[in-house]
Amino acid sequence: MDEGIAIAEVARLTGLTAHTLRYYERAGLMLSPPPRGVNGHRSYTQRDLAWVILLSRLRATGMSIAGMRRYAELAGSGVPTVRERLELLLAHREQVAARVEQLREDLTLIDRKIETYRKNIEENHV
Amino acid sequence: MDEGIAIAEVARLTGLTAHTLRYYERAGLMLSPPPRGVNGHRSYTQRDLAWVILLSRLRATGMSIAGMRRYAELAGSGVPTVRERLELLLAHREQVAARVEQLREDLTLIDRKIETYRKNIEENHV
DNA sequence: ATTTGACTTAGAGCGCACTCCAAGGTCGAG
DNA sequence: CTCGACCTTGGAGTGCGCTCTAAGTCAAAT
Repeated sequence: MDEGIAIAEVARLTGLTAHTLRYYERAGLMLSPPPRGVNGHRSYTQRDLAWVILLSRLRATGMSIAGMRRYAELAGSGVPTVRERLELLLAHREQVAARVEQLREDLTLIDRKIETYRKNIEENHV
Repeated sequence: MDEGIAIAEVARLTGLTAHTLRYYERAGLMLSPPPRGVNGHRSYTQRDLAWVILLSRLRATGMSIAGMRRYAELAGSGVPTVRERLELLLAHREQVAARVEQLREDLTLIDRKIETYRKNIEENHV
């Protein structure tokens, strides 16, 4: 049942490209390199897939490659680093929350601008 | 009363650097190049400042330099382009809104991860 | 038997948005 | 009169995160 997931499938499931997946691996973002099939092809486990999905979400929220590498190194060192990982995620969480807040503010500014354009057009149509 | 704003002051007020302000100007993002003082120094008007602030918000929400240039070109062409500008801003607004939504989802995922770490730590302390 | 297509590698290249450099001009304070 | 602060320019350099190339392997399909 579980004979590993091909790189193209992982790409499809995560929205990353196969190129990017290899790059992440080289960059030290995997907990361990995915196992290889007989032909030398990567054969991702479910755990690998879950990890890559998490990586993709951290990346999407603006964590740098270096930040993810740090996180991966901690996660690869097992239980003793749980507290550090927690702190890393908490710090990141705050950054993301701040960014969301900033974007919401900027959004209302854009909406005001849109509103003035709407009024402007209306006037010119009277 | 109004003798123009120095580039360093505009930088301070917008959070951009003087380097970036010159770069934006070269990149064609200004409605018109800011006037120069007797010594050849840029002397931004209030209108320039307001425009740069808007640029900084568009940039902060992910609009590319090319997108801002397009917007600046339209805005520099006066009234006839109001509708196009409106459409450009509406499209951008949707992108930003979508990104906020995505970030909020990712945030809850991060929060779940944080929660599992918290539980994990608690267990190891019993 | 050959062709197709997915995969492998090391390493080069790219696009974006800055960011800085070198060399020089202008100004007011000490 | 010199110093230091601030500005000017064209152009080069940087950092990030991919993104792609070239050359090769292998398995299945025609």
